[in-house]
Amino acid sequence: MSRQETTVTVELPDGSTLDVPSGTTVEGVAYEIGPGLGDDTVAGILDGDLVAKEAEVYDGAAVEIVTPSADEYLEVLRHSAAHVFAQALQRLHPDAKLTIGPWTDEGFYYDVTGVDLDEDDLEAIEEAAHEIIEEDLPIEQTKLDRDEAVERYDDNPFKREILETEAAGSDPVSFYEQGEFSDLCQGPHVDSTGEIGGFALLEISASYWRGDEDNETLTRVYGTAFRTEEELEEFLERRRKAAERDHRKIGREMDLFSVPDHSPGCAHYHPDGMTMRRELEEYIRAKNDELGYDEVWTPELNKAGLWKPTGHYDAFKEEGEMFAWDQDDTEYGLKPMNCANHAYIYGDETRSYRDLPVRFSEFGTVYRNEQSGELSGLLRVRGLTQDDGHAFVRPDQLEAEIVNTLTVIEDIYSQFGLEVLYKLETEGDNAVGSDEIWEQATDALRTALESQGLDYDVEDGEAAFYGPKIGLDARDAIGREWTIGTVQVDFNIPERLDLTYVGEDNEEHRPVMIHRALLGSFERFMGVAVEHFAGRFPLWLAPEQVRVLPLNEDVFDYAHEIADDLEADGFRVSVATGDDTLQRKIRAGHDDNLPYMLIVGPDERDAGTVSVRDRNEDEARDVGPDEFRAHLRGERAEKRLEPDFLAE
RNA sequence: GCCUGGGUAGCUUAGCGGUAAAGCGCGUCCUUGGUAAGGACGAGACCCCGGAUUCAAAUUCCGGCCUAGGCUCCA
Repeated sequence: MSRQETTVTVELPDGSTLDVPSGTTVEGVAYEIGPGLGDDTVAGILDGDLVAKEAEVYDGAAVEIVTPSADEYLEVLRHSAAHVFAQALQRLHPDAKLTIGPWTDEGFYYDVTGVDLDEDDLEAIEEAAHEIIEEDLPIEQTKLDRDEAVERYDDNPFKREILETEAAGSDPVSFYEQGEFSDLCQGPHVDSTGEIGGFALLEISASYWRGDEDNETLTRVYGTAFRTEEELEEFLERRRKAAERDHRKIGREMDLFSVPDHSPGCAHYHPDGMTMRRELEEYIRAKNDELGYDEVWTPELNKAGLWKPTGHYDAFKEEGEMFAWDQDDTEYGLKPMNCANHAYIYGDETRSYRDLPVRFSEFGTVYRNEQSGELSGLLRVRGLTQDDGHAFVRPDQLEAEIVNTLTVIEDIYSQFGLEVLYKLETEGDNAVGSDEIWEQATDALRTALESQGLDYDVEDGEAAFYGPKIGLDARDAIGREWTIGTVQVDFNIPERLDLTYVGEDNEEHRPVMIHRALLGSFERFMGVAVEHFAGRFPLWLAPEQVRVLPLNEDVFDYAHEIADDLEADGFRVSVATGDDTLQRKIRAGHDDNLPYMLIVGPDERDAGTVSVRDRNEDEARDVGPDEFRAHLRGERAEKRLEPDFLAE
């Protein structure tokens, strides 16, 4: 066959096809389409994979050309930025060994070793990187014979490993060069270091080679890059804003909770935080009532034997995640989950098919020995209280029960203005029970999701050990996604604990167990809510809802009258009787994120009004206390997200 | 759990071998105010906990605890 003569046919994004000689590169295809496009080509996408512009297309490939205006361009740019970082690093620290340096959603990182770096070093490296960008060095792909490449990385076992794994099939192997710097790399890259408009190093931390904790520890430097300096500034500004709403910072400032040294991973709720938690509890309790749950309470301290038949003991204890100890020759433990206790209550009497579904709810406090490095404010804790619930249903009731739960979840999340992301998590390595049972349970969840027309992602192997689950995620202010609620179908525990009900046929049957949590845990939900609202809570949740600001001592009595009146209606109100100017009191009220302030002076007292101010509006409005109170009742009852009296 | 930072007044931070600082907050007094910081004075610190070095340690070294960011885990 004559290679020169062969043509290959590729498909373009608009659906048309193009015939090009075999051996044509992505860039070549771009030039075929048009010289302008050819000049602009940065990289290509072949059947969905980002490749260098030098990559050869093949017959039948779907080809996309990546130009500076494409989304993928940013990924390419950041990949090049990683190289610029590496080059800068090696200029300052010639002994540094490179390992891998990919782009990420937010920028890039490069894992390095052979050099001691701390945050202070980043500044100098960043400066060197800016010089490299200034130098506008052309970035070029070069090919090196395999033997030569191996030799070049004589003293770098990491790169050699890459040569033997990722790059095992290629000879020669692909390098990219810019100035004096060269790195083993598949590409793609931008044409020149000068294309990087905005470059910043963000953080320094640690990682393991190949992400395996048994491997060598590497130093990871995070950075980011953008087309322009302005885009970088916007990004950095967004980051600063996100840090401003960190729930740990706001939690301290607003005196909501603390996680003190004496109880790592266990939150202490201060009065205002507990006020919020109580509001959440009452809200969920009402939802549970609507759904037909009966509230129970079960102890945190049990004999460890309780969790052996359910499989929890194996799943938690052996991982060191269960707090358990010997007491008088018997092993006791703190409960890691509530299911075993609820299953016990179910099994404590004979159940008829007429009784099902039997539903138990509990604000159940559980303890898990999470790794110390994992603890983080309220979002990852060792002691948590779940708004837990278990429904024991007949198989024919299963789907309807799941759908009911999903519906109420949608209501609840929208009440907070949170978007729900559904994840179907399937059987993992630690699963107990037969594949058939798992399939049946997974199908039930899938059917329920689809019957409601909900979009969901499938996460294989992420389920709990006893059954598949729907994870209900919310995204927080700094882009982290947290699993909050969950719905899980479990055929295993009923089997293992021999739970039964008496059917119409007078025979014993096996119920199915649904585990579900709506908010997940009060701890995590509080954390997410604080960040979501940035401390500016809706009226119903706000620890202090209204503050009356008297202009001077002459109107203290009137101020207290107004406050007492609202308090009689169950509102949380205070009076600012401190010796501060009005401006000062207003300033303090804003700092405290108060939904409403009522300013009263002699004028208001004489007119029998209050001057209403909220945390959003600059304009105040004088109004009779009754009218304001009536509005407040409505805002609270409907759980509206923002104070809207002045918006009316 | 691992790696690298960090732990100083209620909070945020400065100080980094020689008697412990500032801003905010708190208290008292002056000021009696009109819609986002009036003024003065004052109280408040076993400088995370042990140990070591030193005439002398908040400061240097070792160990521990906690914490931040990652990594690894993860209902």
